[in-house]
Amino acid sequence: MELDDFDRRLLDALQQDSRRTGEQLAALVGLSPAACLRRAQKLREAGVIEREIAVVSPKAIGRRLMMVLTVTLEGEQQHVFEDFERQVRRAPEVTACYHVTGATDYVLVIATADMEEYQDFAKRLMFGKHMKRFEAMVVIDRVKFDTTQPID
Amino acid sequence: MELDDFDRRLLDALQQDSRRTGEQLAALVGLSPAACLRRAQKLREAGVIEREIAVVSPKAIGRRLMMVLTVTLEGEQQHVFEDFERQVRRAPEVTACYHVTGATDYVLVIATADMEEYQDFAKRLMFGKHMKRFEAMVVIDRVKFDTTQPID
DNA sequence: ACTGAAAGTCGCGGCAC
DNA sequence: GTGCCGCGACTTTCAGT
Repeated sequence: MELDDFDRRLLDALQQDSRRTGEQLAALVGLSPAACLRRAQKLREAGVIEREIAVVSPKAIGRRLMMVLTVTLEGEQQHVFEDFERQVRRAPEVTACYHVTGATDYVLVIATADMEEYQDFAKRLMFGKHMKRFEAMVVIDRVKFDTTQPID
Repeated sequence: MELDDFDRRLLDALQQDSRRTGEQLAALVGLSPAACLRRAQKLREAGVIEREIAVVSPKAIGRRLMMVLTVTLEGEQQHVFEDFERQVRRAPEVTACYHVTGATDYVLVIATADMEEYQDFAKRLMFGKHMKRFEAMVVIDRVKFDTTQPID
């Protein structure tokens, strides 16, 4: 899909706040309310807007401890990676997970209530048969942040 | 703020799709549409719902290359970190940034069009005076993903 | 205090231009 | 692409538990 300047401004506006009304959008992008909403709808259908979601505060739902993990798996077999990814998708503690090249295989961001819950999680996912190595870093501050926080 | 089971189900539903109507929410959480919307509003005001946003496909806006960077800065002075964080917040390529403890200081996720744009970015942020070390990992796949993708 | 139902208001999604 | 209009969705009110 081809995007023009209006689309880009529209996306920018909706990315900050998807509840903005047609009128508010119109003021921001320089089109009529109707045009803005019509374009927004098109962007949804085209998959440019993947979805619209509520960002839930991890703290507010009792997840006060966030960590970034780097993970390296043993071997190169497809099924090892697939199994790991399946577990990651199921785990509500995981807010983000990237499969990467380089020194490590995966980078995860997780949010738990406390150290106990973290260790619980680590036991489940980080001490599997094919785990080669993993490193944990405690998050001091979210300078820019992830948004998907599964709740239990 | 105290959350009950209804709130949790509500958050779960809105986190997946913030455009669900009162009626749809009612069916999911087991309350009337009005009650659902009332609660949703309260959750916004209390900051449990931090914001509601559109998730834009990085690919669709021409950012086909994603990377995870680990960054270590020189020295421990406050202003060095502050300067770095200010730059990060300004940089549209950065979709997520965590300040962490441990071997490295920051973990960033960035999205660029291609290697050229990445190098451009790296020159701007990664070769500053106080940069001690940084490592880049190319993202193969987003297993679970970040959502804030600034557009230009 | 919070629910559920109904009235009131606002914003969205067609149609004409 | 803009402006109007009917309709659906949200908000507020109110009575009940």
